[in-house]
Amino acid sequence: MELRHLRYFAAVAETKHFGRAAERLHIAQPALSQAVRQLEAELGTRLFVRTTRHVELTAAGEFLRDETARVLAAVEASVRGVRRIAEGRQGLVRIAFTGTAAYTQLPQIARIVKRELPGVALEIHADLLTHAQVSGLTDGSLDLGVLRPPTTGDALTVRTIAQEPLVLAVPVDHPLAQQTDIAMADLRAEEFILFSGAESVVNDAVLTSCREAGFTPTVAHRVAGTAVMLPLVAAALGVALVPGSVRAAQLDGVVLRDVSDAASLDLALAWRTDDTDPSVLAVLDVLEAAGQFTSLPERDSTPELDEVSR
Amino acid sequence: MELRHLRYFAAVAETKHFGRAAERLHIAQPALSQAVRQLEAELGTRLFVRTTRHVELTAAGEFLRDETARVLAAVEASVRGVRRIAEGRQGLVRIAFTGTAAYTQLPQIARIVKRELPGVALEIHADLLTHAQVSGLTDGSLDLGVLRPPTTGDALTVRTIAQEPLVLAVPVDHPLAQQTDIAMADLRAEEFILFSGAESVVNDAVLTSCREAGFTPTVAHRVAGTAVMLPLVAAALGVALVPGSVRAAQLDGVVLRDVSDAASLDLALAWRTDDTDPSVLAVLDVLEAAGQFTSLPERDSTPELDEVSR
DNA sequence: CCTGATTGATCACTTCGACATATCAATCAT
DNA sequence: ATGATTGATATGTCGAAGTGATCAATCAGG
Repeated sequence: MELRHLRYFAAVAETKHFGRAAERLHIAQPALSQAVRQLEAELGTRLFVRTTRHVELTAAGEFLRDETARVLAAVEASVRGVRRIAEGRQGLVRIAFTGTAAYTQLPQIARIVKRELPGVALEIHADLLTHAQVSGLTDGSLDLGVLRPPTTGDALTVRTIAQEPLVLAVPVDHPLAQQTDIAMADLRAEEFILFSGAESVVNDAVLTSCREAGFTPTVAHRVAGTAVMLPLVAAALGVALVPGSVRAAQLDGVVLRDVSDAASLDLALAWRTDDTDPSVLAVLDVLEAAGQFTSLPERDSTPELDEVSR
Repeated sequence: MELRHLRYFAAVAETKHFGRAAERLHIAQPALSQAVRQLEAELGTRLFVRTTRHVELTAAGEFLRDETARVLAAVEASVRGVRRIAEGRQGLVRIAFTGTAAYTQLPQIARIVKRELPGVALEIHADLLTHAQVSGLTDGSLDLGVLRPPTTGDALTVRTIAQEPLVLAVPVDHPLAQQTDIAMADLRAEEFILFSGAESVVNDAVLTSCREAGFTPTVAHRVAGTAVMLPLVAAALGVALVPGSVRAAQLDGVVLRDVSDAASLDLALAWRTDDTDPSVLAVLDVLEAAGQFTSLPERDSTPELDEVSR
């Protein structure tokens, strides 16, 4: 038995007329009669009572008509589902964010994906350091990463999506909280709160900025992430240079000030260069279309059909 | 797309090995590769990631694997359902009973059908007179009828399934309630309760019995059915001759007595001779196998009955 | 690094069956 | 009666499903 038999049967069952059913199926009437007879032979029972003037369903035929409608609908739904997945309009994308990017990039990206690809679910891993994201992308446990370049290797494609200057976080009652036109040199005497961990790109930028301003910062504390860092600043245990995106998550007792000659940090989106997951590609497409990748070079959209059939 | 494609795909999805899958499908491996590629082309996406050493499902493939399992299972279930119906093991049979047959024949028949054909539902029409059953059978609103012959025409097949003598129903305080060896002649002076309606086979038998005993019964009342008749007897409004099967439904205040020379009534099963409904045929089969039709193949061995009825 | 084994893809060929055309047989309306 | 309608039947054709042989790649093991 083939779907052909079911489709033909369904047409006859609905029209109760071999000629018209054949017409609708774009085949000749004898072919239809033959196919129905095959189906009846395989099932071992008549499905129609035919007189030359009238076609009627048997009890078995009525049962099969309902079942066939269900089966054919299920097949069509399956095809649609596969197509949806193939076009990337449905699926799961696992995306990670570095600490502060969660405040600014995550809402933007999530909103765009939700609007353009409502069938794509995002599995969000917040507050993952760059090196953790790189290993996650490499071993396949992540699909996208919002991280801080540079990263090594060409297995991953990395595109800058934002630049943010380092800004100064000081307690409200700190003298610098009132000062305008702050420069790095003004921070020479401050005690700094830095990120712990050797591989922090933010730390590197902070230390570089200080060195270029001609001093080495005094370290008061080392903390694991921004979420811990700002409360310490609020407690007046020191000052900190943090990515500008923390402005999106203000904290009482902390004032953020621009620093004229502080370094800037890149925020980039990274993915496996050879990733073929349609929903990942679709997410990249809609993000690009939404102008998230100002500096992103042209990418081909979804794979072509002949590429598949090759 | 055909079921062939889905079956082939399912085999590859399960084995993750084109060679093994082809073997299981009893086809050569190139044919399988070709069919899967057709399916992929129609769906517009890859379903498998093939390396020469390993086969893996894509996201779309995993989705389709589940859908395919459902579809193929549904198809198989449909085939089984059709076969069940075709064998008569599932369906609806509309069966009617004359008044008193409902007491004795209905439980027997219902029990046998329930045991042998649990998938066949009986739609029971109780207390239908013979002529109503004949018209119901003829116009297709009934499938089987338990009725009292004779019936006319050869569109219906009629087979006797029981014989029951007329028995006398008298009030408990009636003199005949104590008497043994009652004969028809003893009823000459009684007032009778008869069935109303000209076409009552029971009435015909009662009147015939009376005539043969040499009297015409005095009619006290005419009622529509046994359910009304016996209460009237209990109320001492008269006596009645009723089919013996009413013994199965005793009523307080009514005594049933044998009458030595009263006529006997046939109870028969009737159905459309050209009925092809499998569940009806199956019910007939199990009833015959259960010995319900003991007296019917003897039609030839009792030719005198035919001559009498002629 | 070879080398043989394994595995899926490709190619050329065959065969079977799905379908078309022509026709027939039965039924119905007039 | 007669023409129209409708499904079944007869016969031929072409496409595609399948086969066998072969190729290309990957991997294990010395």
